[in-house]
Amino acid sequence: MQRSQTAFVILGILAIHDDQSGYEIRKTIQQSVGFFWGESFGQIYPSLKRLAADDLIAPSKSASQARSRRQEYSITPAGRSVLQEWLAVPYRDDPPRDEFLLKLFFGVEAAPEVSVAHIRKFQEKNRNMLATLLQLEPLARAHSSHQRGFPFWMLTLRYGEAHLRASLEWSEAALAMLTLEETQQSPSPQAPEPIPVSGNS
Amino acid sequence: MQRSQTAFVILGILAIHDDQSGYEIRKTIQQSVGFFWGESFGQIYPSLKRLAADDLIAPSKSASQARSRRQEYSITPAGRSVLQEWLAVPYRDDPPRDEFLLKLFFGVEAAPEVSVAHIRKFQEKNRNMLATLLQLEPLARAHSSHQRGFPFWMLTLRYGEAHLRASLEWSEAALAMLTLEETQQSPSPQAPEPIPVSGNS
DNA sequence: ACACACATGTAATTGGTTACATGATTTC
DNA sequence: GAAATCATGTAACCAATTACATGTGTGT
Repeated sequence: MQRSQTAFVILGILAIHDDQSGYEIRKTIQQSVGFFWGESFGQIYPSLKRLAADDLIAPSKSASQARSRRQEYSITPAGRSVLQEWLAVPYRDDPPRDEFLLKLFFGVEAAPEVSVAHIRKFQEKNRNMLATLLQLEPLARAHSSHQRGFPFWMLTLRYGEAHLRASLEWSEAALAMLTLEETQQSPSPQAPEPIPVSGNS
Repeated sequence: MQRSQTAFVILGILAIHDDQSGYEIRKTIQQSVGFFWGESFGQIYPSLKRLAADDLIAPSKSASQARSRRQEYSITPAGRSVLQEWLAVPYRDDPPRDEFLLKLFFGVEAAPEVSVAHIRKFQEKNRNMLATLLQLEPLARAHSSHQRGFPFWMLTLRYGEAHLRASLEWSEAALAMLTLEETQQSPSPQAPEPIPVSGNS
């Protein structure tokens, strides 16, 4: 019974807040776990059908009674227990693939501006994300600090913040290093260590 | 001419060091970009064939002359320019999917030990990776500080270090929070803020 | 009337993993 | 001669994205 990860996200989202349509579920995903998880419609709608067929979710407020043709779903007891089973299983960390780091690693093969441009894009992306996250935090607190899941949501939020900050600090240093190297074409007479190392015995 | 990312990793690796077989290329990938990139044989060998057919790499030291049936390849001028083109294109960041954070986000749906166990696994994984990285650094320095790509390699290394450290610090705080909550079933009279927030106006 | 957001779905493609199959070379 | 590692490859499968197709409700 190999279920796709999409199925579990849907179950999780419906466990937090029942009676959502596919469209709404996607929006909720974007607004809650958006910065570390994404789902497309092409994945959500078929998953909803499958989950409903397996009785892990059930259609509520059908299209006939509600406005338009939207179909809302809620999680069933069976769905909840499947979600809990999945939660208890150790997470699998798939081998990461970071194209940014890959291009940077091969940076010497390109003109220096290329890598600088990549890092600047990276830096800006991270700045924006951090800004969004910091804005989001007080809102989340005001809006849902009373909900049972709140401490866990904050945990993921802090995780994001910590990594965003780490990325930004690293970006500064990286840019400083690359732009410095650009200027000094020939190394000065006494520069034994090109990059300072911490924790070097 | 939609080429898979695998093709570019191979080109990049061969650009750094020529005359490697598929088997060796994979090992090199693991040892150099391993902590942010992975490739499987099922992907490498077909890619090698395609790249050779497109004259971006060329077979060298064929099986007949060298020992066994291994086939080494080296990058062609055309291959190098394709690599450079790719490097100049802005990296695409695919929406991240982090199962660890996802399970943590839904943590309230499971027993408290479940999330604690996830974080501990995460913590240990990051500790090990940091240890490996810190060991690797002086070796890399001694072995290849003279190579042109070295500064870029160090950049990715530092990136890894920064994020690993951020993860470990976060883990400590997260575990402290969760294990504390486990103990104090009912909140003490004056505990207005469940989690301390930085940058809170 | 028009545009925009809401809303659901399918088909084609792809990038990639996993498992399987096979055999050579080295080392003990 | 057994085991481990080196070495190459293929077939089956799958999760997921993208693009496409279609239609409704709301606001201006």
